[in-house]
Amino acid sequence: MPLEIRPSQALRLWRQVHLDLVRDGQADLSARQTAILLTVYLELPPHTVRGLARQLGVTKPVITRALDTLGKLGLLTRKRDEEDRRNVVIQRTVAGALAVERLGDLVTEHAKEIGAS
Amino acid sequence: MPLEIRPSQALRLWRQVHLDLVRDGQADLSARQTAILLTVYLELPPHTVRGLARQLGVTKPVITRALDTLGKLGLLTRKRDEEDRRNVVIQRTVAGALAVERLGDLVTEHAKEIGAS
DNA sequence: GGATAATGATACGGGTCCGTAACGATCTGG
DNA sequence: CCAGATCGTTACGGACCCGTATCATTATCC
Repeated sequence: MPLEIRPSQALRLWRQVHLDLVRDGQADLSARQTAILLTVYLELPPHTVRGLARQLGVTKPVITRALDTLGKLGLLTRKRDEEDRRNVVIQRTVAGALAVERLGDLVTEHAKEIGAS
Repeated sequence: MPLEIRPSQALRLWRQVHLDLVRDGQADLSARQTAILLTVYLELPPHTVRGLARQLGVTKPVITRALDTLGKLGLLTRKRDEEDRRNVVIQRTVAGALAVERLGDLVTEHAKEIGAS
């Protein structure tokens, strides 16, 4: 069954979740950083800089910088690929998994509240 | 009727929409900027710097700077309040309304695709 | 009218990020 | 084994944003 949601409900949901993210003092992630984080945690490994750049349609330095920040926040890690030492593999962390899980719960909770608008 | 969505579906939806936002070359808004934009467009006017700061739980300079950027992007405007000239009223723009509408449609479309996971 | 309060903007030093270009390290193929 | 391709990172000048503190402007209230 497809997920039914009207644009007006979608916008209210989008606002409520973003409000919560801001108010909870979470890191103020940009859309790019969020896309990278969720791709790493939802899609099958391995994840590389080049692969992420291709998926997001941005240049490699953009990914490198985003990984710097997300790494500093503890949301993911980098590791050299020993098979092909040119590659860097992006790995998940416990803190990152918790943050992603929290986001999923947040969206689900607010979706419940939205109900009939 | 409450809106039913599982955390795993919510996360996939969140990722898909963010991927689209990044790929479409939209402005790379932060969570704060998104929260401000949606608040202005979904909640009843008037909107002031102080009011937004209170709602988001951040300081006034944060709002001022976000309004600078969102204004530069043409997504909203500021106008001095003639009733009480200390206040600045944040106003909607055509471009901003279109961007918000687009976001609503984007979420709705991806929600349809999510369906049974 | 003058002290007080309230509003939004600004200054500051420091961090992040941009796009473009170049870089070192590593693998690959003739 | 060495030229070329590929990988991720770094350098650059410029822009944005941070939090804290302070600012000028305007309103309020005795």
